[in-house]
Amino acid sequence: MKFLEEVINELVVSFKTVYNLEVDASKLLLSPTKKEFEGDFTLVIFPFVKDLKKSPEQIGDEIGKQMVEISSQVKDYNVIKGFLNLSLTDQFWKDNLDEIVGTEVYGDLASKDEKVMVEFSSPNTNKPLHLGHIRNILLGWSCAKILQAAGYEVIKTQIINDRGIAVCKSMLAWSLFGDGKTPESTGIKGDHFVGDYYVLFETKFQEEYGEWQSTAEGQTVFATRADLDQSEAAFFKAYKNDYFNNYSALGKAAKEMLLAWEAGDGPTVELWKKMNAWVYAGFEETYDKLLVNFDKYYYESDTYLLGKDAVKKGLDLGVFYQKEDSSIWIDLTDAGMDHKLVQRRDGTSVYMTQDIGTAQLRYQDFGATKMIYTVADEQDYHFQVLFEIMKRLKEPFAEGLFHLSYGMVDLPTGKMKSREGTVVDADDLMAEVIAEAKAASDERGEIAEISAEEQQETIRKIGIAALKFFMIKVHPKKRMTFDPKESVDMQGQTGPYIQNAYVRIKSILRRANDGFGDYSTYNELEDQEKVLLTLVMSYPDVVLEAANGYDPSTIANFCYSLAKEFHKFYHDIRILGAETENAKSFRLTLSSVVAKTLQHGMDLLGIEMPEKM
RNA sequence: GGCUCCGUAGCUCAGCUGGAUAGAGCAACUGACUUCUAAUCAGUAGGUCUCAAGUUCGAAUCUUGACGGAGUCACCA
Repeated sequence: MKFLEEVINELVVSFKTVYNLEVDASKLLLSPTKKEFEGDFTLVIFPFVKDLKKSPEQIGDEIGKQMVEISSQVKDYNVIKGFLNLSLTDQFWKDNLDEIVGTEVYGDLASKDEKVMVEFSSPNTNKPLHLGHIRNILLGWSCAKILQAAGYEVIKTQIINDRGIAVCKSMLAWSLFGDGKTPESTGIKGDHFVGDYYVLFETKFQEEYGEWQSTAEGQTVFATRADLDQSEAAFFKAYKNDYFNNYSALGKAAKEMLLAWEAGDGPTVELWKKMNAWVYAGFEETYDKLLVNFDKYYYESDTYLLGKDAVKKGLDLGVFYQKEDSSIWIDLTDAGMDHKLVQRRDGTSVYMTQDIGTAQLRYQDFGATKMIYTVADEQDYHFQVLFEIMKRLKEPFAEGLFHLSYGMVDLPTGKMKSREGTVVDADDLMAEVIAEAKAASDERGEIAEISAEEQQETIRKIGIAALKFFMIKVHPKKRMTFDPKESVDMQGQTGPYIQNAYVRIKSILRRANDGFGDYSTYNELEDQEKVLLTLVMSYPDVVLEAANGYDPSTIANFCYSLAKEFHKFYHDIRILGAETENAKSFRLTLSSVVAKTLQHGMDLLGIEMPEKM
């Protein structure tokens, strides 16, 4: 960490002076000394044994002695086996605390003058947001915040899948069975309203399909198409798509609607716009509750034809090749992947082509040299291929592409399936978790001296924090199980636990309006003070690590450690009742810095801090 | 079958740029609220870090191979 730069430089000098050995500063890793041992920071000596041909104990002793002599920050040392433990002076700690206090926004790193685009959420317009989206949104949002703190200029975006046969299904169902109802007239949130018609379409279609199966036509199809040993039920289950495409009246109507939409038919486009507006209003409401927003929206209705130019460019570059049937492909076998189609023989785009075109469009729009795609891990291969194609097309942003891939959220019963009605709705979940917070709060009695409104607001913050922290504390790549029946915890390794540490500090600071004085003569710092300060000092490194690894869980785990350490500190050491005014000032300052760091870290996770709880 | 990801305490997870005796939370048990508010703290118990081999002074961490789980390998998105 940067606070140790000086010490590390002195170590370099010491190795040079004592052994005439050139050591690279980056090789000298100082880690906080384990609690069982004396000292503040530890250098592992073993790596130097080979070069110096001396025992680790001897090297440790000689370097330690030299450090005490030349460094104004090292006051003592001890060597245990191959570990050199350095004890630093009180001044070192106080200087660093001063520096942190003097930093404008502690945790924000130097500006990088580089743009990065982060895509997340990216829903379909025919279904409300669910549990899976919540993980996606929290990860993407947090990643954007972290990159911003790390100095990038961030553009948050999503691409909305607002076209295709699925969208036409809900449009058709509403036209046929909607009776002119609207979200306003029914009081149903827009995205749920439209989603209901998507479900209704499926229901009506199933009815139609069921009836058809016993008709002469259905039976003939079964008799001629089914495998010998296939039961009627199994056959019809597998045949559903074919039925939709070849026999269904509803299917025919939906496909006609899609054609009409693609042709720009007036009434169809009007209906599409009207229903989309309902959905978007619903989405915005959910985003607001989750406290997230976007800088730029892309719509598939605008981008689904993109990528044609890229295909041409690829052909010219010799990156793509054309088959005799005139379909266009890329050969990625030398990169360990397969051949991949980029344009159908009828000249239309596929998903891959669309993504190529969209990436190029985004680069034109914003000039971002990094693009982060927050998409579930089932699409790992797709993005591997996409990024390889971009490299071969020599796109200027190709090296900055990253797939923020995350594991699915499972229920105890397995995968969420909309058809089986096991989807956990985002709005319901948030309401539930806030109710949990309310129950927990009621159990512990009223929060003193705040209005009912503030109380409600606090409970909201606590509930949402519990949910968000729960989802974001585990590494993105890990698949997670979510049991909606088990209430989200409010105690232990949770969001509210961290909020509580913050609230405790705030409460002390409110009482101590006089206490922010001088601590320059405070000496003999407590170990717990040093441990706490060391954690705070490591925070900028944690932000950097999270940004480099696109991993918000790093921040979450740091916040938990810091809160835990503070809770312990709070319990063991008097702050307002400190032995001296200097000690009190030091502890108040330290606490305020902990609060600022917690707030900054939790903000990177999209979690708000209450002032009281 | 090929490729990718995951496998650490009963459960949920940290730790993984190799370093000292592998850490938390939940659940169980015990103790601490007239205190800077206990959504807290302290303690007990719980581990062949899936297995095997290799590299190394040193491996949960790196390499290889097995085993188990998930995903993917569409002219779907």
